[in-house]
Amino acid sequence: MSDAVNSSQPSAKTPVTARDVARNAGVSQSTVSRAFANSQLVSRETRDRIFLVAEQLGYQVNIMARGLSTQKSGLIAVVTGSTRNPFYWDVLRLVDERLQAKGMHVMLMTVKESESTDSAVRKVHQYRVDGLLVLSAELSSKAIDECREFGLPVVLFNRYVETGKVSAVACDNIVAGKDIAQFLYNTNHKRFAFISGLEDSSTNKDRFQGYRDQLAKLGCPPPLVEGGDFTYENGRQAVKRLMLRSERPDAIFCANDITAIGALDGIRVDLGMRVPEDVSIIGFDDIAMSSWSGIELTTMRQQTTRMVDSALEILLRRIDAPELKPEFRLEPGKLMIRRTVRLDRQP
Amino acid sequence: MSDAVNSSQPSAKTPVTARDVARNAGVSQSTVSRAFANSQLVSRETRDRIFLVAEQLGYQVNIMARGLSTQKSGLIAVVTGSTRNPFYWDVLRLVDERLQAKGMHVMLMTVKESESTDSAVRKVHQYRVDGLLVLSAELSSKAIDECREFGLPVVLFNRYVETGKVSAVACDNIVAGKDIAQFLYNTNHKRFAFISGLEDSSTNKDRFQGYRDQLAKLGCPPPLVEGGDFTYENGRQAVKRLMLRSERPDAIFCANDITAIGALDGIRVDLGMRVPEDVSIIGFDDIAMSSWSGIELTTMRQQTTRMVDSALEILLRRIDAPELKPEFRLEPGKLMIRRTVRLDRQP
DNA sequence: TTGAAAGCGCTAACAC
DNA sequence: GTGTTAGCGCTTTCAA
Repeated sequence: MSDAVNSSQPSAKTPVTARDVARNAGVSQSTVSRAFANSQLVSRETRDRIFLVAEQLGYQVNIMARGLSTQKSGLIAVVTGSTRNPFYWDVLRLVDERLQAKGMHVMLMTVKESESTDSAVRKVHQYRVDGLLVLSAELSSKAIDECREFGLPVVLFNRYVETGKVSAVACDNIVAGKDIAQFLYNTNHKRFAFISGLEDSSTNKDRFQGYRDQLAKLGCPPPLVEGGDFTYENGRQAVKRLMLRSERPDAIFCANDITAIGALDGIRVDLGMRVPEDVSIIGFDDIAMSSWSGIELTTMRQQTTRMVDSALEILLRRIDAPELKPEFRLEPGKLMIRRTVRLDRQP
Repeated sequence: MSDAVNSSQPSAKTPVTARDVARNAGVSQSTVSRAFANSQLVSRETRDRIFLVAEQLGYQVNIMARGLSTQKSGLIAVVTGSTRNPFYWDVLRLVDERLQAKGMHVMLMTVKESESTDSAVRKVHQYRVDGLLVLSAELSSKAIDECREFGLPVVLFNRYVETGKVSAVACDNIVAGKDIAQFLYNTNHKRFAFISGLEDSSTNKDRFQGYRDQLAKLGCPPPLVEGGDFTYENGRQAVKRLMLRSERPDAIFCANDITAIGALDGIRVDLGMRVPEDVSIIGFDDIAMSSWSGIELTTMRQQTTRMVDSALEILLRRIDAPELKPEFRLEPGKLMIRRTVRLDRQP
């Protein structure tokens, strides 16, 4: 129709196809296809010629067309809740980086907590994404069934469901909670508290369970509990209630760093007390700001790299072999000792 | 081959197509297609029957196939640099939210600063994305040409190129810089400084230019300048250098909030001085943490919602009408007065 | 209002 | 090694 393909300077808006390349290179379209699929079935010279022509024409494989044939889109949907926790921002970038290295891409899918993830699953399935990674969001049982129905591999990241129907990777929150209890005990703290994140999230439950159980095992009184979500404001308010109780704690474990920083501010700014002199604070995540000099938060680091690599490994393996049973993997946390936990003996 | 489509309970892995639906609904495949395209050319009853069958079968339109026909993917690529600034996390979520409301989706594309955005453009073009939104990343002239060549609409967000070859939306950084200078002047500050972000980013240059020009206009001495990127550590170190100078400033404008918070900590923690008593600090962005009680940073808010809506409006309009000339839009900032700028008279 | 048929740009047998 | 051909699952004339 148009002969723009022959013009030397690129002109706008000419969708150039493999057939165009084939014509200009004097080969068949399938040979072009082979060349771009890195097939061994193309001679060195042909390949070179094809690539040359392709470059001139500005040809790029059309992945939608390829996907239609191969039934693979090269897309991984990442569905995430509307968290403001920068931890998940880091995770997302890492996921994208790793996927790009494999020639795949991330389709983002944020869901408001109000709406269910069910519609999200349908939407991403329309794109025939190869897999689903769920970050900081719940996936209803129904949604999970639907994924299986669609033959869509799923991995939950830092959230899991009890049923074991779906793969998941998480920080070993129970052990981490125990380690925190033990650490606080070893540093001679006596009265423990916990500022809770979202009550029914698996992360929150496990962190608390490990903490409480280890405390019990050590013969300590059960921790005081306040709070109810993962926000800054939650930490700031909860800590005030905690410090006004008669059995005022001398060590507070916060369900995540943002909350811990809120607690820090509540104590210092609102209460005019000192950390760690008056009370020790420990967080969870180790987001970038936790190591800032104004904060220096002692916290349990989630090893993002290991977690992401595990999650992707499971997901990609399942894409190749959809029949595999769900897999569940825990990665250890890592205690980052900074300045918000008193390390010396009790005064 | 398999008759799983007729089983009442969903069994795994049966890719169900419009043809399946058609067969079960006793219509032709094109009628199914019309029904799902919300065409008026389908009778009420037929449509209902089709939807019913589709629901039973778990049919979902295959967007890759549709895209192959329509030459539209419903995908917007968001390419972003590897910033840790949570501001862009907020922007990204908002973009996704707005796009989802329009039935479109975000394909993420983070680029390391090391590699050029050129390859990014090629990658996303393989998916025949409908448009490109560039957040916090540069786009080389060559990459921009390539987009035009591909007929791929682009909007830059908070970065622009001088040539005017490409659409952009940004905060009105120059005016914002001026407003900050004026505000600091009005509150009786005398010796001004600027902690710089990335030297050659348009945001940084404009913010500084507005600041410096307004200061000059007011007859103030030119601001001292330190720093060179948008990080926390930059602010923390730069402020120390600044405060050790003989002409110690009493007001410091930081190129963004993260840097301002670094400066805050540098002053308070490292230098043992007070804000705003010893020096006033003002930031730019108004990220969530700036309003935290431990920080209470006075800052210039970027009106994310307006900016995102503008950017998307421009982008989507250009998708429908690719011939439109590049458009350039500035949205005003909004001064958030909190507690890091001294408001009273000089002591 | 519906159906038949021709593509969209690619992959993957299959033949040579 | 390379070409031919038949799809992949949709949209979209064109007829009826």
